[in-house]
Amino acid sequence: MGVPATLRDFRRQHSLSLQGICREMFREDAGRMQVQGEAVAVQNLMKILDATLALANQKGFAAMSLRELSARAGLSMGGLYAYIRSKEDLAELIQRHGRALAQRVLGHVLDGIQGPREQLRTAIRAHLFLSEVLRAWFYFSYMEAKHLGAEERQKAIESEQQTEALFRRILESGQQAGIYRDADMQMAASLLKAVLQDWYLKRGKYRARGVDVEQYADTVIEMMERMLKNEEMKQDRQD
Amino acid sequence: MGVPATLRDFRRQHSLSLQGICREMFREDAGRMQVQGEAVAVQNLMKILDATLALANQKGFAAMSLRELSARAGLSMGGLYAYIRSKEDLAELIQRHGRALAQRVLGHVLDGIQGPREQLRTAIRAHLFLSEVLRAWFYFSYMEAKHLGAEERQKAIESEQQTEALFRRILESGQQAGIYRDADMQMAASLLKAVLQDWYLKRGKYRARGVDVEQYADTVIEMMERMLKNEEMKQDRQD
DNA sequence: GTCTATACAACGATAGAC
DNA sequence: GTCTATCGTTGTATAGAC
Repeated sequence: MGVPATLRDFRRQHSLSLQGICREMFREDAGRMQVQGEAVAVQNLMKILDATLALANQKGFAAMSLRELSARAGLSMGGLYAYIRSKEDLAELIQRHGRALAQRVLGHVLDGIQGPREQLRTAIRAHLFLSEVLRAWFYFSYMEAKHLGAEERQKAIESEQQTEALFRRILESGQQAGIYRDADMQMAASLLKAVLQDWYLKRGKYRARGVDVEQYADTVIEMMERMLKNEEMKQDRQD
Repeated sequence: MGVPATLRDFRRQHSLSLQGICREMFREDAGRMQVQGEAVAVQNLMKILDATLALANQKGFAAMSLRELSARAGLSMGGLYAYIRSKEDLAELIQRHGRALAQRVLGHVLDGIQGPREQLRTAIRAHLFLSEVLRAWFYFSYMEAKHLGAEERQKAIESEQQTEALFRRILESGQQAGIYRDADMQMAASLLKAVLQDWYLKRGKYRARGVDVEQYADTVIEMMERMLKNEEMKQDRQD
């Protein structure tokens, strides 16, 4: 396992295409749709999701009307409602599938990776690459979390906490191994999470400066290693 | 000048009360209001802003109706419209005055502070203390920036860039003084900004863990100093 | 499976009474 | 200076034609 060195390889390895996401969406949530044929359903779901993410991320989900959405997706209002139960339902659909996808990738990214230092590098790169490929999904999930019902909102919070806990555990194991200094690793994981989120929240800023995701990953990794470096003992190189 | 050691003193020194903000709002923007008397206007503006920030930060500005808002503020729809020209106008009012206030405080916080190390500490504490006191304003400005018109949106972006540039210049001067290592200070300032924003975006998380703003400030300062420490030369202590 | 046509509630905004 | 009453528009959602 692990994470490829470049975004290009990461994208290939995980094949996170919109089509793939929509196919799974149809197979899993066919119950709430009035359309039977998979081929046509997936095609339309792609258009709907594409339009939703574009409009919602530009003007906000609440400010986006379903008339606007259906026009942009190339469907009528009636046609749109063959795929969703309500507007709220649409937001929930996006959040749920985006979350599931992220958890699936991040959950296995450390398989076979030995040593806290390499694990940290791998997890950081995986998170950044994932949010780069699925930028619109991540941005939507962050900005529109308040429109979720109580139940789905709770799951979104838990997912956030799991990601942070993943980083915290890596840092703690590095601490026990003597690689990292004595520090509050809960806090260190929170700071790390904040800079990881900045990548998809402000990607336009970084792009305007010519910073790509691989440079950003290197910067974040260096930040964490310098911040947590154990100065007391000589370290064996592990990478 | 400088920044007091505790949030308590910071709050007193700058007197950032809602009443003060509303008084200035009335004096500066009386043109767009149909009410003449300052005393009653300030009272009602306080109720309107209080209700707007509470509702918008809970469910989103676009999802908040003016009926809901007027009810919560204890005014009728007609009464509400004596203070605003439109819903969009209300968002713009909040963003503009919040921004002006933040710039005024941050713009002079370094006056009389000598040395990059102490300047960095001061600026970090000022930013965190300010966002702690005006949390609702900062959160609103961040989450609802997309609802602004093109003109005000541009000013919001410039304000962001100015803040980041303030930190970048401090770091660069520290670099020239040999206190900080050779590093991309534009990037370092961006990372710093991301963790500063995390404080008001996720304050609930930190509060649940019992982390207060002063602890958070110490953590962020330590992060920056360790991350940028110059290992090549012996450093004179400056603080 | 998708469309047109329509229901009806809620919205932002305003006029005029007090 | 604030209220009640009401305007026209737009919103989400659905029924029935094709």
